[in-house]
Amino acid sequence: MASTLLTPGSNAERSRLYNRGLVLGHIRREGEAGRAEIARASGLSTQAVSNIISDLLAEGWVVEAGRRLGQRGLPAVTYAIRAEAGAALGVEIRPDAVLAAWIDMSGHVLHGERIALSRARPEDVLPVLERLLARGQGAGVAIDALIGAGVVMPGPVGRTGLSGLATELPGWAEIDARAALERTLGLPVTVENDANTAAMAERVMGAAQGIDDFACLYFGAGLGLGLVAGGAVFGGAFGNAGEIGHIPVPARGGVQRLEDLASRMALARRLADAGLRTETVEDLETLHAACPPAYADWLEEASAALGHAVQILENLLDPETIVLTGALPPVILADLVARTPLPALSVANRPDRRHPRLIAGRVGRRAATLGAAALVVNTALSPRLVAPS
Amino acid sequence: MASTLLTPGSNAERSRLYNRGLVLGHIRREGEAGRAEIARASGLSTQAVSNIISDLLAEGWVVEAGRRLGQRGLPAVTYAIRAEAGAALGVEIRPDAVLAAWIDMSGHVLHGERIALSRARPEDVLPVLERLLARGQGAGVAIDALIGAGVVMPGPVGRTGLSGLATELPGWAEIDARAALERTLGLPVTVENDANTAAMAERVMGAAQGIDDFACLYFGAGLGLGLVAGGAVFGGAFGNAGEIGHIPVPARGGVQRLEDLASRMALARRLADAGLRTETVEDLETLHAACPPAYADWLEEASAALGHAVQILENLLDPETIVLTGALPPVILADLVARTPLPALSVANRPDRRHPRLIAGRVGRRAATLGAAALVVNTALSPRLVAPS
DNA sequence: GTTGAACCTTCAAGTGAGTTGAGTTAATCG
DNA sequence: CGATTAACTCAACTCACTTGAAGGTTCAAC
Repeated sequence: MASTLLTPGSNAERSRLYNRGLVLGHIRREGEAGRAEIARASGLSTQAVSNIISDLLAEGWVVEAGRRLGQRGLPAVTYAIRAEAGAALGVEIRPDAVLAAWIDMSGHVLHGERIALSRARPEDVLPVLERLLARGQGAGVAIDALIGAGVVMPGPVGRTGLSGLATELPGWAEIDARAALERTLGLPVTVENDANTAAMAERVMGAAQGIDDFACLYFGAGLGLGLVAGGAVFGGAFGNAGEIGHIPVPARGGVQRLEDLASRMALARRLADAGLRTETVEDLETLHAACPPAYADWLEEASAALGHAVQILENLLDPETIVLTGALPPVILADLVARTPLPALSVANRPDRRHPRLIAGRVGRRAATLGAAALVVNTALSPRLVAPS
Repeated sequence: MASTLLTPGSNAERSRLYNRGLVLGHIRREGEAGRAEIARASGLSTQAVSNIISDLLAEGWVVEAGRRLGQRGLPAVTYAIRAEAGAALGVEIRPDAVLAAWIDMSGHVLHGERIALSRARPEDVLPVLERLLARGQGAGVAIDALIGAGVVMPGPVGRTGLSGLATELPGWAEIDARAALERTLGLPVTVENDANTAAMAERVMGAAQGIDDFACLYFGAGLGLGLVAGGAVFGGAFGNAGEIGHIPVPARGGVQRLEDLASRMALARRLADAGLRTETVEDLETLHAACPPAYADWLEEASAALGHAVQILENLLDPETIVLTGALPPVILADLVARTPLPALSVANRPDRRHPRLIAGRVGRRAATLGAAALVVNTALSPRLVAPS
């Protein structure tokens, strides 16, 4: 479907774009790199890389970072991504609020905003976005530095822009969300689900830096799965991959949905059953320190369920690592990582691993919003032959 | 890892190669196509496509197929893949035998061979492959028409050629299998596992023709998963994706490995427990017609387990369809497809599907061997920017 | 039946990007 | 200090795609 609509044919111009992405991607991966080194890694001639670098320098995408001494021969001048070369906007649209974050090309957070909503219909949200843009500008984010925006919305979004699919936000299923957002923001927009953007956040500025193939379990309302393959988001055939919350796992002699066991809602329900009221993430954190029996039971049950999920993910996808991230306090994520049993029966159980099989995310609670921005940065600094759809 | 070793940089030569693949891929997908049509689909200029086609014609890769009348204007000359343009060899190395199949570029089977082995160490197998090549030639497959070979081996093969990993075939873990096979066969070799090649067989000449994103459940000794994403095999980070047999599924109040429920061995064991001896696939087929209680029980249990697998695959990967294939009689595959409950709680449960959610494969028992050859054809007729590793 | 619009295809000139090979500069090693 | 090694640059070259004009062929409208 997608391939017939795009124009994947290669010509000089697209080759150039692709090679630019290759150069930028290499520099980002390595932190800094010299021309000759990039040429060797990419298979391009040094001359070609040299030309590209001088363009990137002139356009302000990279800066001289230093010289590589210690070897024989003329010391290589190394280059690094210029953090201020551009900025990306991440927007998360929830039923009750719009969150926004601005980051620079190196993944540093420039600014954050939150505007409460009473309704989240398109006609309510779009004007709010304009206000957000203005606020960002007020906080010092140059509007012409913005190279794009990532938008997180709940519900199956689909890559096709087809309307008619059920969405949890009212009114959005009937319109072409991406086009409307692009018009309002005046920026190229990518729409993704929370788990996928969270994965990108971990890749660009969190625990999965430099990892090209991994899976990300995201604690939002339920439990989502973000898949990164070859350094890019993997969306499946229709862009709806990653609904891991729905899969059946064995529990207490029966079968339950994974997200009925391992999710913030599951925890909150467990605690409520025990008469413990938790409203905010802070409540969950405070209670974790005390660790009443209901909490301990949930940790037990959730980590057992996560163990099943890990076994499934590893055997199906063979990722380099699995990251636990999302709207749970870091202590709890770390606790879950520690408790989750790593199945012996797994292709991931090999001696020569570069990363632990399961790790805790590092971007914190705003993973989805930050990831929406990270998605844009990741795309800008990666080679791609076809335009994003 | 892989990306730093390959040379993904784009230049005129690689652009050409990529665009050739694009043209060939379009023609294969459509059956036949005209120059202008391909130009529109690929975003290339008609002139560029014209040049590529005339090269392909001169080299014998495509032939004139007809003219598209009925529209206004000069009728387009259409071209089709020339089946005899090349041939691919598929080899399956088992502990007790080597199977081989030759196919042409349109996926027609040219010839098949089977040579029994007493041992399957490299020094036993490699000479047998030379004999196979000779036999193929004797049966009319021109040796210089061969464009490559795909090889299926049991056990985690890994894409890296790293030795030291456990293999089910003795002696193969210690050597660089691909290099040894390339030396012996004198052909570019791709090594894959059975489930992935079976998926390719279904894509090139079976039930998944024209489908770019799907999953394939393969009944071999156990149960394997072949993943096709964007028209190519998806191997995961380390090339070992697809070990679905190991995942836990709920069954009879407990947890069991999927392949202890849904696999040929599971069926054979069930029947053996009931005093029914089954040695060959034919036995299984005969017995299916009679359908004794043990058989019915297994069908029940296996399809329930497959239902779980379907739910997991759909929610995790959102494929266009799932194909059931492998070394079970077609009747049984069809029966399993019919019995397997399709979970309502799935992102795949959408109204606008182009394909059924679960379908039976069509390449039959030799799926893995044929798929090894199909892998080569698929690669030759698809655009790719980086060389296969 | 004639005219014209629509469409495919080719020719020839032009452009952009990567490659090649020689030459320059600057560290390190002996 | 000179030889060696390595990064980098200059200029000429090549390759593949694009552009624009021209030539053909079919269908449809008048």
